[in-house]
Amino acid sequence: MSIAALAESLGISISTVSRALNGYADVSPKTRARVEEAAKAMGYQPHPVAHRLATGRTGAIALVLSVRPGNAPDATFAALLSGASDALRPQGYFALSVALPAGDEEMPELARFLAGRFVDGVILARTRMHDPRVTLLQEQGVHFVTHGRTQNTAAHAWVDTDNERAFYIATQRLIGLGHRRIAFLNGDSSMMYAWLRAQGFQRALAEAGLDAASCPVRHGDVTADSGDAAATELLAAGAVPGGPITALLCATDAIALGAMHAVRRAGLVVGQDVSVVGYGNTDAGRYAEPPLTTIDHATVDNGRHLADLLLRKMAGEPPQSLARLEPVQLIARQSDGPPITR
Amino acid sequence: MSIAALAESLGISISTVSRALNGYADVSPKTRARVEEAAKAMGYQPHPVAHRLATGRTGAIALVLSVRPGNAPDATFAALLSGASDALRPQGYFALSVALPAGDEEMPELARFLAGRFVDGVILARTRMHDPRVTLLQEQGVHFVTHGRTQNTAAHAWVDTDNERAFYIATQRLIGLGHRRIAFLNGDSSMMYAWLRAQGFQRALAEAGLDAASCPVRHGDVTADSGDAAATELLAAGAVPGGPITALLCATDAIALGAMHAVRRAGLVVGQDVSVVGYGNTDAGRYAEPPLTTIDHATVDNGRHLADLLLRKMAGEPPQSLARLEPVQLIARQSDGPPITR
DNA sequence: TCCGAAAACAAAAGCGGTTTTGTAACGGTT
DNA sequence: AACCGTTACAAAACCGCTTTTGTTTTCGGA
Repeated sequence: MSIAALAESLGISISTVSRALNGYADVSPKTRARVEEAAKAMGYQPHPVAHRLATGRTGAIALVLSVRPGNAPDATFAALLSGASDALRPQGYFALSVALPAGDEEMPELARFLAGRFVDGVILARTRMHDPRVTLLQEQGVHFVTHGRTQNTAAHAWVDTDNERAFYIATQRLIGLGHRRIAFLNGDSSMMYAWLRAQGFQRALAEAGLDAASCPVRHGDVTADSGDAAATELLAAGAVPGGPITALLCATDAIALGAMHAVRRAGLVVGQDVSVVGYGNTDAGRYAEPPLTTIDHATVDNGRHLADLLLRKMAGEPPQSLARLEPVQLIARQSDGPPITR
Repeated sequence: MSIAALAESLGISISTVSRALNGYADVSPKTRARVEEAAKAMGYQPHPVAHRLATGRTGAIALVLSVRPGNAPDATFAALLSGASDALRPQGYFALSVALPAGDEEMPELARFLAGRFVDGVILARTRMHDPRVTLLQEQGVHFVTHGRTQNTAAHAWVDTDNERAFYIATQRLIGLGHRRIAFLNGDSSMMYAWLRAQGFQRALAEAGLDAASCPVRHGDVTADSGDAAATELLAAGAVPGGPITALLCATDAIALGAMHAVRRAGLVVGQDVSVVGYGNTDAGRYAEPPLTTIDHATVDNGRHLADLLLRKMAGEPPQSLARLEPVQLIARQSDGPPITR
């Protein structure tokens, strides 16, 4: 069912049909009604690909993320996709997502994806401090919003959780409980969020006058295995000057689960001998034993806001005005408490 | 940079350029070389949308899943996407994913997505016993593969983990440990996998001559909260005839985490008073206390195989021959053991 | 030398829309 | 009655490729 067939069956020209259906002015009311009725009766729908070729618009955006081949991306991204979909659906847009292979092929694949013109705009998840993907998006003139800031020079639209504040308040809480030797099990050091979290951690330490040497930052994967390994090392005697570590602040709940495991393996009690704090407020943390003190951030809402800003970017707003810092909230449970001298 | 510009700069016709670049026979070697060189020098790339209009092919497939608005899909789907991407990349295809809103708008949205012609084929995740999405895909003549079987009458391509066997062997294990009153915390009863798992559970019970009344099946969400609630109810005195439940078999690790929590809250010890077994082999289960006995299934591989079958379907193979049952493996840890009489 | 087949390229039609430009009819003014 | 500005539609250009069909050139064989 093409527009040509519809026009012919009505005995009018293709252009009039197109203009009638697209709400242009110079079509008489009777003709417009006749066209609309016939279109509905014959089940006419403009061919989307032809429409895209003519207009240049696709009606979709993409959430792009990088994944190590053979691995599964973390759950955050699924929440972002869900939120973005919810926000875009009323506007008639689809939110798609695509997984790029982390590593050497990442940039060529991103370029290939953009060249494919599948979408009108892009949401880029998990930014790195200097992110070549951002540079590429800017060079190509693609509309995009990042989840997480970057240190790329040219301004771009972004949504970010308040990582600095999250770890500032978490650290403050531990200090307030009396901890003086706190280790921070951070994520990959190339990630922007990891840097911001370290900033928050260190600001709280500095304000309390704590010795940075006794409060080390370790970088690693955001997995339970990585948390286990790092915690095991940090709990060993003499790992930091001044006595044993009494608190483990973790960049994700998964790391925290691993850290809790390491604490138990060392024969210590989580929340008494060693406090553990996570980030992300996952079910796994909530149902851990003891339940994990963590930081909540509304991931699905993040996705929604990313979509909102992207729509505004596509509508022509300058990127400078498109930025949004999302609130975080500490959820106190039983995995932390005052340190016990041991 | 269009093909017209390239042709003009070479002084030859558009059609010859097209045929030269697409490997047709009736182009002289010299001309072909000249065209290829110029194309590279000028950075010519065929406009993908025009290409799609002319050929009808998009070079992408979609993983479609249903998500309750405001919620995040579970992690399985992320692994499927990653696996499918890995398998499709070498073939030049992109794996996209799209989230449909579960509920009334689901079918219209699926129809709208298909009408949008974004992709050449579809992977449908989390099938239901009678799945209207499958019916729609068949009606529209779309190439697709499902993750999970269905009871839809017309045959279709599918990949599924061996759910029946998974819960058959898990149940056998519990029976072998001496359990006689085992509850199964299953997923939503409309889901195909939930039905298959119940089959496996009940086959093992029947073979051991166990009383089905003492081994109830509960249906619910695949969340920790749901597991907690169901387990709490089942652990109450008199919940089943013949004495208290001694084992909780769970449809997911998340349910199992909730169940373990309920066991502890009841003042009982997981793995001694009450055994708990999960499914999915997640990090959260591995790092739970005690570590969770569970069933492993290679989700990323599932994604890879879904992509393989979809490519074969798109190449014209009949759906009847495209089916694959994936192996499962029981991972024994410390959350289960012989029942203690109490 | 002429014919016919094969080789190499060009022209044109097709994919299916949108948007710009062109034109006929109509009503109102002077 | 001639003129002008609207109104309502049609024609044509355009988006940028693929593929079918048509035409010219070349070369071998009779």
